[in-house]
Amino acid sequence: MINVEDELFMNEGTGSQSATSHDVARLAGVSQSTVSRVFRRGGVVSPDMRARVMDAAQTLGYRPHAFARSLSTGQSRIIGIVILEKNRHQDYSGSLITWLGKNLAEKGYQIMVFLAPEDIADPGPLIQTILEHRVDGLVISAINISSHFAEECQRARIPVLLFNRHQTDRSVTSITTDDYGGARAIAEHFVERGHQRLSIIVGREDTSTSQDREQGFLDGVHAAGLTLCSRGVGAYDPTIAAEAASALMGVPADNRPSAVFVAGDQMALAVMDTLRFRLGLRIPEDVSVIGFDDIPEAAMPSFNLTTYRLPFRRLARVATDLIIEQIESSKVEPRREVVEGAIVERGSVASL
Amino acid sequence: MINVEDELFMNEGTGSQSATSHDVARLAGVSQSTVSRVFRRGGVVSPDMRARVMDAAQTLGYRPHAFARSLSTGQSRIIGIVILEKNRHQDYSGSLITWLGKNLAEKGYQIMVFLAPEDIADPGPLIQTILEHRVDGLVISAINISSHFAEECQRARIPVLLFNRHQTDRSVTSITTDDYGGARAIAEHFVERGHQRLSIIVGREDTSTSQDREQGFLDGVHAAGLTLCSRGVGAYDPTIAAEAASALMGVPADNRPSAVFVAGDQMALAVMDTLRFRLGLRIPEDVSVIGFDDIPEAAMPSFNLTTYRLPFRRLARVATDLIIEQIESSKVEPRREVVEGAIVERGSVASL
DNA sequence: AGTGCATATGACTACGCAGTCATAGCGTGT
DNA sequence: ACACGCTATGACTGCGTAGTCATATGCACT
Repeated sequence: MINVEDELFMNEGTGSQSATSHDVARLAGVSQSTVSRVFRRGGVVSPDMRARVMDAAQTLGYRPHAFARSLSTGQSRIIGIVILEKNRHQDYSGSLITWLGKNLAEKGYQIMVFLAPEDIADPGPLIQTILEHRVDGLVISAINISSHFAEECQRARIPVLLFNRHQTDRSVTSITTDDYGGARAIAEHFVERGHQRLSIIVGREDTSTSQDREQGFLDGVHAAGLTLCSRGVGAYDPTIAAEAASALMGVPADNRPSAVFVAGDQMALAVMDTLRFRLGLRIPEDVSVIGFDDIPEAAMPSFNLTTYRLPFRRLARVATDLIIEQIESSKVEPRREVVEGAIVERGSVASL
Repeated sequence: MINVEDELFMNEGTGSQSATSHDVARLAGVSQSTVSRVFRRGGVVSPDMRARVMDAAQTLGYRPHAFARSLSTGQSRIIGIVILEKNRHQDYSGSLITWLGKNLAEKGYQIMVFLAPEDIADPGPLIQTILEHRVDGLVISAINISSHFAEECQRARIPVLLFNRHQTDRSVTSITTDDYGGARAIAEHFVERGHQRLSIIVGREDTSTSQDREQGFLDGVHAAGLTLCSRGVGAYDPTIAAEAASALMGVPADNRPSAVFVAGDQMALAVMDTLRFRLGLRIPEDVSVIGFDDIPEAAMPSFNLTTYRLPFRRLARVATDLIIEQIESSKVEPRREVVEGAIVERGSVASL
């Protein structure tokens, strides 16, 4: 049996094992409760006692054990973020983590990242892993996860937020850009500049973003008394989008669009390159292009792409508020929040 | 006092509070120890007992509590990843998380992401937060963190791996691309094609990657009996790099480089755009450019940039192995691992 | 001086699990 | 039939903290 003095010496001398609140209490000559109070938000302790404890803690290099605290409080203060495993460093996952992480850190939450394989057949193990970590809330950004997933989490009483995706049944809180309105504004933008042969290259047809953008564009086209010239599917993949662009233009001249809405900037850049370098077309003289998202590359002189700016920072801020609201006021109705962006005019649209 | 039956009923009936191993034990009519054995890797239990426990667990929707387990075992099975807070979704943080996360998940580790503000003055709070979460290991990717940081972590006995960065004193394990060798190969590549007026735009001068790339390039230049034509600083920032490019070319013709090595693709793309659209130069006819990293955009027809491919997937794999090795065999000498990439020849270099 | 009250502190327990140790059960060999 | 050994299981404790409750201390007031 090691006696108290020896233990104290060990911890103090080597700093090898991380010190506990008991160690600090012993060194400071107080109870563990008091140490806890000093390190807890809103603990009531007299100033000199606090100083004594802080001194001892400093000496021992004491840091509260976050998970022990979790066990005791029943709150992990950890938010899970689910993103797609695939990442050609070209989607917004990085930004999501950065902005959300920054906002959440300010509120005292940390983030754990969970990766969802793109073609996940059985989400069971992933759900299992997430629930085992008792995250206080979950932000789901991966687009391919079945609705089953969110429901399972909600049954386990953990608040869920769908990021840039929503479900038709509105049973889950979500935040998205104004995909519909943005796309509709894009159609109007084309029409105002005299375009009449309008085409679209959509993203992944199984995503709400792509569906909404398509519907918005269509409604805008119809509202102008026009009909869609043609349609391609880009699946949010630059290569596939490039193929779609070729297909769109590989028809008799009077069936070719004069303007193309590409429902995502990654795709749009690839489409521009295909139009220019493979098909020898000039932008905007021969074809006009508008994208969606406003990724940094869209602003480069090489592309100079007119696009719809997704206000990422605001999205992240609202997402933070939504998830924290759900966590802290336990019962909140599922909500569907939409954040408006705006068209950024650059040089990829001609006036006819 | 709530009796056993009532509690059992509550948990079973509503599934509201997450069930514990005690609940499962009670329902299955066994001890908590047995439930633990069933859910622990390598627990010895008879087949029918296991089935009974699994049944009960299923009924109650039981999932082991990861943090309770951590408390008990002293292992969190969580790896911390420190990345820069700034992220114009244009650095490799997203890929780092994806690849590292995938590899680590296979080994049963989860990841927590910690954000380091770019201009972090006092890293104390960040270190505090990280240590409070008792991560089993830490991968540091943020380039601007003082060496003090890693040392502090090592004093707390947590294995640290520097990703794409190293310290001169070799006291911390690190993994990098072959920055020196790659840059030197790039110099040789230029020289072989007849270039004699070579310039460089470096990254952030306080990073090992930039220093190594510069030294490698310089040594390559000197080995060919040449001297550097000129040098700019891009700070890994596209805007600053563009300015540097302008400065490089804004001199009398015989002091202008015929070839420029830009020590990072993000910068290189911005440099190309500036050369072309602001200075009216053709690439490669008027200036040749080579980048470093091989980001996806470098392959786009608009840029078609010759560059040095950073084998990201392999880097992540080695990083995974290194950090896990450090964790599992407690005492490992600090190592410095270097992974070689290769030049990817595209169309941004002319033969004179 | 005695009562009441607020404040600061300590003893103790719960949180959910893993692991240690003890023991019941059972078969084997002599 | 008895001792022995092996396996499967249960009782119990520790991990580090928060929070509850009890209590000592000091102070104002009657």
